Amino acid sequence: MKKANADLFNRASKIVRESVVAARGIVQPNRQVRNGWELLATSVDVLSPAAAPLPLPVADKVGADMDTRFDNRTLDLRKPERRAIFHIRSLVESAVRGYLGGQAFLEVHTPKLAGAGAEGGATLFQTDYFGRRAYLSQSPQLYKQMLMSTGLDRVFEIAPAFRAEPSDTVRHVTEFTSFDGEVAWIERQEDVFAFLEGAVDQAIQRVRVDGKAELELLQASPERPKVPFKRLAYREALEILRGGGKRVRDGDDIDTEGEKLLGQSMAKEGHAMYFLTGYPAAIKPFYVMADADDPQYSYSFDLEYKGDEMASGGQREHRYDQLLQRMKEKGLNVENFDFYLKAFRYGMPPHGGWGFGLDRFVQKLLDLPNIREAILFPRDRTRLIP
RNA sequence: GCCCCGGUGGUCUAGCGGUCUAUGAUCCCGGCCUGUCGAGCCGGGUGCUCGGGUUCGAAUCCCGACCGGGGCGCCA
Repeated sequence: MKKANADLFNRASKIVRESVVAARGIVQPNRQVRNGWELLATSVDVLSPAAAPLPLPVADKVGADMDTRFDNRTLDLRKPERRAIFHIRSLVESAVRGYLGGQAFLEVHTPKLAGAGAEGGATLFQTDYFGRRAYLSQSPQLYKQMLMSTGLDRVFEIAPAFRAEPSDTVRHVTEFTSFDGEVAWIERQEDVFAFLEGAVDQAIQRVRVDGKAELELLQASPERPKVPFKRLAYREALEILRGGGKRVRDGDDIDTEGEKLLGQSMAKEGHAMYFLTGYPAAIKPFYVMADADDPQYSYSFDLEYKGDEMASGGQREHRYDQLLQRMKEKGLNVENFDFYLKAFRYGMPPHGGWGFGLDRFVQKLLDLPNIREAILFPRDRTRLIP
């Protein structure tokens, strides 16, 4: 450019970084250049100049704090390694849709504005609905179950879920993308596993095959877990924890430390991903089905990946009387849930399903340090803009 | 909500009672140079979160507020 046109070179060298330009010229191969070709420009027009200084370094050597980056997310996303995350995320969603579509699942959408919550009111965002009280949906749980009574026997949904939990951790946000599935006519909880397993396996496979360049950019190389995934019963898990010196009683929930210990233990056996099954009924929501042989426990599971909870699910209580009783035991105001109970009153097939955290999965898949990295515009306790 | 840590030019940092009219990098401006590099060289520019207090003296110590990072609880 310089030799051909000194004036053009001078003007081009004065363009502020990150400006949007249109360059015309001749493209020719050049072995000295990284990408193998260069543009010999004959004209350069600034279509939209960038203001200076930039609030965030894009092509510089220096870094930026997470907060600065998310305040200026559009500039942050100009870095190829940031955008690569969302290429991967898109592959994951696409693979899940393809796989479940092939298993006769229907993709559905349930309301995100709701008159009642799924699991108690503490974590619901409240809003005004023409003078009435409304909530942002924290889970499609009730609606996808209701669909099980309609003949839409296999459904899944990929949609936002909202939790007003003041959680400040690297794996929590207030708005996340939930990948839910629900299947009718199951005979046992196990029948659900194959679908979730298949979807996750397909997603990882797809990323490995079609996301090579992005994975390289992100320096990630996710392994494909063995299918079927390992099943670890709650009671076995307690034994492992006790063997590791942790004091846990039967019926206790497994805390974060325990979850990480189990993750390490399973990883040693070559299981990056495993189902943790048969939780105590007392610590699970009203809609889970109690174990027929031992009602203290339940047909429920968590799917664990690299020491973190990716999904939870199980077989649901489809019998009207038992469901009603469990709701009362959990102290729920049954009248508020009549719209839900109606779906059970006129015949409901046995069913089960899962809720899977898509953002969290992308985070762990790529070993990202924070779930926010897997979300374009994350929402947390303090961040509502942009 | 609880616990720990932190807030220094646009950005990322060093400094942790006087030697700070504050370090380095990046950025921006001006100039030079350049066949490949988030290139190099020279000169210049921009800063101690806010409010109280301690002290002869505070970026530095104390208290509070605000903001941020991490952990726990809870969960996806």
